[in-house]
Amino acid sequence: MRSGHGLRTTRQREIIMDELRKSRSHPTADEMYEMVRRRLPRISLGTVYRNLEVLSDCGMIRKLEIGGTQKRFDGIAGAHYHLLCTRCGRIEDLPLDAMPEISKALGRKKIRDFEIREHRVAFLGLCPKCRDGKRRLTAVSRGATKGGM
Amino acid sequence: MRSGHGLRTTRQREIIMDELRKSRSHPTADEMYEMVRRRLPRISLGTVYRNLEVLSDCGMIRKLEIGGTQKRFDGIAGAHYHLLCTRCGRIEDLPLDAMPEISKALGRKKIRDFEIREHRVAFLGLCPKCRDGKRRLTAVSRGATKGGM
DNA sequence: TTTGGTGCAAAGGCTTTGCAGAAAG
DNA sequence: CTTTCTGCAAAGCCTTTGCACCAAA
Repeated sequence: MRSGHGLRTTRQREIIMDELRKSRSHPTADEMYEMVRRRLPRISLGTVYRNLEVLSDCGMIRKLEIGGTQKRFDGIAGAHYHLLCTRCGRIEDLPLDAMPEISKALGRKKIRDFEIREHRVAFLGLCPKCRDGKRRLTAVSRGATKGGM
Repeated sequence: MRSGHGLRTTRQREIIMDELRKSRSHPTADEMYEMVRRRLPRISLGTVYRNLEVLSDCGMIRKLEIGGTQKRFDGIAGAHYHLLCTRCGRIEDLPLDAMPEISKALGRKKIRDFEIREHRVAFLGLCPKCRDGKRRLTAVSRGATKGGM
């Protein structure tokens, strides 16, 4: 693990990072708990929450507040945008270079005297499956369309 | 109030809409409760929550999940972007036409086979006050920098 | 009169925390 | 040995809900 954060390398932390990096689905804390528990049956939910918090505080993962009640986590390396299905709640990543003209246009340093450090973009719509009417309702979808930013 | 929604015009609803429209600060549900209570002392917090929910469901207001634990509400008419101070939690609106080249670039109909209905943009940084070191910590700031999308 | 809304209080869901013991450095 | 982390369980915070009464249409 990275040094200079005062963070120790624990088995719990390593596995949480590893599972999050492997995941393509931006899991919630309790989804993380289930994933990690398969490899570390005695881990507690509190430990999962604490680690997700610490890791996002030091920038090693990202905490998302897009679409829904629960927070989601993203094991990303660099900046990217999100693509969210408002019906099933699925979230996909969009690398910045998928749309260079946009990240360029948005990369301004100052707006209304605010010093801009970061910008975020999300696209909302229907994924192919949901568009074709194959409604795939999961736990994820509760409130999926209800949030904004 | 608008017809066709099955919504009745109640004094509570009217005042909630009115206070939210007047507000420039994207209040939380309990901030709304305090505001409305000055005009309608017997209103209950539950009623405020129920109305904010219903009104955002039918598109008359917008529910925000930017920056922090609590949801915030926006009495806006049309689409716009947000400008968030990561230090004090202040949120400002940015009309789309403040940056036409951006909304144009982002207005694509299809990405990765998703049918795009909407896009959202937020800029994060420091507002003038916070940049100048006049740290203005409010209840709002708890977790202000911790969320993403 | 009918149906949706309100106030109140209790219940719920997700997240955070206090504590004592375990583990990393 | 010291400091951080963990598991467990309790507490916390924000939000939702059941119910009986009230009010809009």
